[in-house]
Amino acid sequence: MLSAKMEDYLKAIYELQRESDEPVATSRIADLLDVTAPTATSMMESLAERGLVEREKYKGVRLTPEGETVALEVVRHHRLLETYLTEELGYDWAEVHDEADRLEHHISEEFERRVAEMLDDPAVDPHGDPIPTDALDPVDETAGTTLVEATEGDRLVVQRVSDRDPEELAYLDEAGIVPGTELVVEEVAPIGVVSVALADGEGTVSIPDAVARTIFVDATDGSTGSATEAA
Amino acid sequence: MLSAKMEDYLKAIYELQRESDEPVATSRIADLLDVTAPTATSMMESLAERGLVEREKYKGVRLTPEGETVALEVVRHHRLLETYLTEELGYDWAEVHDEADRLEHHISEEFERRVAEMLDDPAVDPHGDPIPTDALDPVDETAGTTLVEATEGDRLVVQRVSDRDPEELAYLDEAGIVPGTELVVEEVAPIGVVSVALADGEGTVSIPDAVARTIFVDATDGSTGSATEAA
DNA sequence: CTTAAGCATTAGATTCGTCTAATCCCACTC
DNA sequence: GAGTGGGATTAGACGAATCTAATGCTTAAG
Ligand SMILES: [Mn+2]
Ligand SMILES: [Mn+2]
Ligand SMILES: [Mn+2]
Ligand SMILES: [Mn+2]
Repeated sequence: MLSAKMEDYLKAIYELQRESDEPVATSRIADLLDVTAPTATSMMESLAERGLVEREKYKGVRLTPEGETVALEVVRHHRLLETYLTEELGYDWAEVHDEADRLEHHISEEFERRVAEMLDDPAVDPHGDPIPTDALDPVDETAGTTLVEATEGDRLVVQRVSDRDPEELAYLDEAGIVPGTELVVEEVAPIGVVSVALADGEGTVSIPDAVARTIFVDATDGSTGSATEAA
Repeated sequence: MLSAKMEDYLKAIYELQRESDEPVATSRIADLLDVTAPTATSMMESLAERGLVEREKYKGVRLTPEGETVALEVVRHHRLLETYLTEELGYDWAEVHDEADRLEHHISEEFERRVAEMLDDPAVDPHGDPIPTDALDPVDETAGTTLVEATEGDRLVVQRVSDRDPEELAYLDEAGIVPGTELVVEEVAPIGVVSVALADGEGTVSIPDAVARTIFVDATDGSTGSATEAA
């Protein structure tokens, strides 16, 4: 019923929407999907006509409940596929995003069901992203804080990292920073870099803000707790 | 580079081409893909322009070597996927065709490689269809004879059945007729039905010509050998 | 209150895959 | 060697998704 393209736009809006409460601007969508602004505008008109987004001209769009359901379905496919490719087909977690990004639009509900079953209904994907349930209930995508918001001395556990950039993922993997890794914040330098020590004694890693912003962390027991406050 | 649609047309031509040496008629392609004749004509023009088919107006088309390579790649994807879905995801062999028919256009070469490896480079899919090798060497799709060409008393082994019709597959499965099944031809009725007895004593099955034409068989040792002669 | 910069939208065009309606070939029948 | 029936092609149009170029809002600065 919906084209793969429309699904892509809805997923993009879903992802942008979790960055703030503002309506999502046309240009952000165009950027993310690598199309021109007029293209995004005209797609927003179609989506609005179908009741999948609410649109205020010159302001931006927001997913309607129906639009969010479609987005959640696509996101569920994406994250289940990433998990499946990693667990069952031996993909590296850095490689799975593009494959999942194509297949997410073409698998059947039957395929989704069987994969979920084989993986025993996983709650998170290899990057720590939460997998929407079969019922497509809204998911809290903003749980936790990001590493840029941490302060020196914080003891943290990595919860999730962005799955977008394979190079970044490969680097983090190499450095030993994956969901579940415990680390201590050594320095938050004012020039835009955060240095963390791996809790298992594997050394120190310096992470630029742009990357730190995509790493979600939780305080471990015994922390100051500052990591749970917003910046 | 090539659209999924173009791949579909090339695969369709590949499949029709193995039914005879004649060029493939536009109307056959249109029928198979469920489009109108002008649509098929115009796609044939595009494919000819790209050097993927050789076209003689009002006669039909034939795959060029390049076109055949593309078709073989798609067919390899299709049959590997069918095998994978059956072996690893627990699909029934009657259900896999449609899923494979969509995914075949969207998996990466990496996915293909990993699936082939996991399955240990299978030579045939669940329906007995030969899987083209990684090198995409031409495959003999017409090996063996079909059940309509059999004569009474022939002892045969089922080699392959068409994967197109899930109902037919479910029926044959139910009846115990799968690749590897041994059977004896009891009667070839002039009204267009073939009756066969299952060699393992599981009774007799009557198969209409239309279906028998899609079941490929080989003679077992001790047969009259007539099944290996063309009709 | 005015203006200009910076987004966003409108206008108009293109490509792909598809359709219906009209026309055209070709091969077979007489 | 016509004539005709049936399949194939041409003609013309359309929706989806995209682009470039032109125009239009909004807003923040003055
Ligand atoms: Mn996608
Ligand atoms: Mn992910
Ligand atoms: Mn297909
Ligand atoms: Mn098959």
